[in-house]
Amino acid sequence: MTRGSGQDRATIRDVAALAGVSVATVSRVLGGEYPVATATRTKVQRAMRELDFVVNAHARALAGTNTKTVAFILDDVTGPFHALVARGVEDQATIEGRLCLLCTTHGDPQRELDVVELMREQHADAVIVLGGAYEDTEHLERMTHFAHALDRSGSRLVLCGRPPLGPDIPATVVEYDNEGGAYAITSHLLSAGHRHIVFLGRVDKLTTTSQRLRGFTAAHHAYGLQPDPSLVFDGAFSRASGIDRTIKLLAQGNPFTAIFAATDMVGAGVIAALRDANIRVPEDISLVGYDNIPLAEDLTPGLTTVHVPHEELGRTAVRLALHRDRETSQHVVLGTHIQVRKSVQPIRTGK
Amino acid sequence: MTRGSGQDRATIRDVAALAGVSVATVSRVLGGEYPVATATRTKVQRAMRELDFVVNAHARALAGTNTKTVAFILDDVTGPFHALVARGVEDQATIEGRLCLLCTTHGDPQRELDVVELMREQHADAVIVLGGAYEDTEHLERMTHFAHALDRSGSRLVLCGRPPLGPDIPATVVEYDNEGGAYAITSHLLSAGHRHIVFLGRVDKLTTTSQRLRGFTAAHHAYGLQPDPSLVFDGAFSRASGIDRTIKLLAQGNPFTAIFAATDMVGAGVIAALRDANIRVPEDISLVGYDNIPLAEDLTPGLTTVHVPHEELGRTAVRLALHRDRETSQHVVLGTHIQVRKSVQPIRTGK
DNA sequence: TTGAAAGCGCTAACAT
DNA sequence: ATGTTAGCGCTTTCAA
Repeated sequence: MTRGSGQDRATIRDVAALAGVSVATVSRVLGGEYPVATATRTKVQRAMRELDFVVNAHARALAGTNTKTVAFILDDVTGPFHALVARGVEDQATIEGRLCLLCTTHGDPQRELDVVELMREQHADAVIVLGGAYEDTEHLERMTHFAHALDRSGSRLVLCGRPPLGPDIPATVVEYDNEGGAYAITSHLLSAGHRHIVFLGRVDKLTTTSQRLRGFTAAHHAYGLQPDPSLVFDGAFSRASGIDRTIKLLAQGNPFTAIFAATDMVGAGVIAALRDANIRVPEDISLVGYDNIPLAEDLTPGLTTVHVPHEELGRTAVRLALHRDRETSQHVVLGTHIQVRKSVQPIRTGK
Repeated sequence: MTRGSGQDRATIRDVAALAGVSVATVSRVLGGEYPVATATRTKVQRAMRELDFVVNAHARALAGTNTKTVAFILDDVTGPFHALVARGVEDQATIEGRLCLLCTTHGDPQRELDVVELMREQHADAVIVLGGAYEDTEHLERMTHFAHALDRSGSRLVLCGRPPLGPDIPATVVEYDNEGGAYAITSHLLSAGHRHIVFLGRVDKLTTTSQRLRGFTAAHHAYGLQPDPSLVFDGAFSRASGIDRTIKLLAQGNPFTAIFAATDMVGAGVIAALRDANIRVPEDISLVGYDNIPLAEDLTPGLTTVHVPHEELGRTAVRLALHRDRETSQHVVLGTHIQVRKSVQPIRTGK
């Protein structure tokens, strides 16, 4: 026996031979749609079991039309936000009888494009891209190209958590009310009397931040206020960045009473850095996050944040994409809402 | 134009025609291994670009031998432990030029079996199963069957974070020193003077707990002690379970000074429940966890726990499986070590 | 209800 | 260096 090179897979032909029927018949019992005499079906199934037969998904995909797979592209499985959406995608895909192809970009726009291209080869029934989009014309153009290419080949591009590419682009879009959530939680801070609020975000070309910053700004306007530009900090969406920016913020010395961390992960870093600096939350400084990942509950104090319907985002993405015929809309915006915990305290006069 | 049914994919034949060469030549430039005249290659590549050609991975898999995919089966992407290992798998798979097929079992042993079977259809180069195994004879037998079946068809079963199936079973095994970690951290507690230590685990047929419990017990023995059976609690590996068991534990009234939470997630629940009960960690009760997930650092107090090399576990799994020829061993055990934080305090006499 | 046969898009001999 | 051709394992007309 030549080592490792065992080509032992039973094929449909082996099954047909053993069962004494034609390959077409075997294919029919495999498909299950076409009528086959009960006796024949039994014979075939016994033969399949006997040979430990397993269909070849590739042969099937090649001969048939769809592949029963859904491709999913995200930054990093390790990010709680993405993991939660991934669970929604995976669960719904399972319900729909699909397997999940998973690919990671580590936040690299170029890799995102490469990966979509890679997924095209796989002929997945849908290609779901998760997370904020890069506000870059070329990137957008290339995505648009993919949307058309996928559409032409019977697949579907799904934008999950990012805005549509344009009015006539064949793509499914599942967003959440990102700006609305930011507006709401900023108002929450404002109504508690806070007037000097720090925004710790990622002031780069990412739709996620743009929208959150827009909500932040709009809420200020609603109160007849302007956000203080010296209080808007750039940084990554990570705990480490939260720590780092907080240290810088403290060193800068500008007065503030509350911090809006653009994500809960950033918020976790802020809490850690504040604790190191012996600053109490919420007694000295109020803090809010965004995303409502499970960690928010375990922080001390519990983090007041914006809840995003993660799993529903994922589930909706695959459901919409897979049922383009019977779904009325291919663009939905899911709601967000504040989750109040313990990290915010009203400003007290005379403190 | 018939809606949605556009069959527009350019094939290798279209490219060949446009470039004025044979399909074999196109296939060769696609593969990149075989010598092709530079001029020809250029012509072909231009044609490919012009037609927006993308290879069909299924046709390729059918005609060629390997599929350039790795299958990965885990409980739940949302669990930090699993997510971290998943990142290792995904990263290494990318390095090795493989795509990842992802499937979730939600802790259901039957589904695990079903999913492996499903992955067989995909002809992945490796099928990686993550997490503790169910100590059930039939389950083991069926896994063994899969190991052989995958091996016969040129694929490979990889057990990641679970013990080998047996001496002559063709499977790759990547474990971590589970018992050793439990032994070490229990000793840590013991050496701090704790003599009544609660074990909050999952006393069911899962290798992960068995091993941790074994290390817990062995450490006691090393101190000439016996673990108190009334202090060993059963429960799930979740935050909720940690809360629940802690409440029961407190109600039971048996004295104890420390808690060994079988996972950090359980530990997070313990901390929450203890805080609700106005019991301080570590002043009143010491606590340790297991896994060293990122959350451990964000808990208050920081959780002393056992570090598991998550990502390396994942990376090693795909590396070993993909290079069975050049890898010397197909069974490795990665080390674990204690990560000390703030949740343990020595027993003080006279307190 | 079943069978025969023509591909699906590609790779890999085997020729040239 | 390039072309011809025979499959890979399956689905799906078209006949019977």
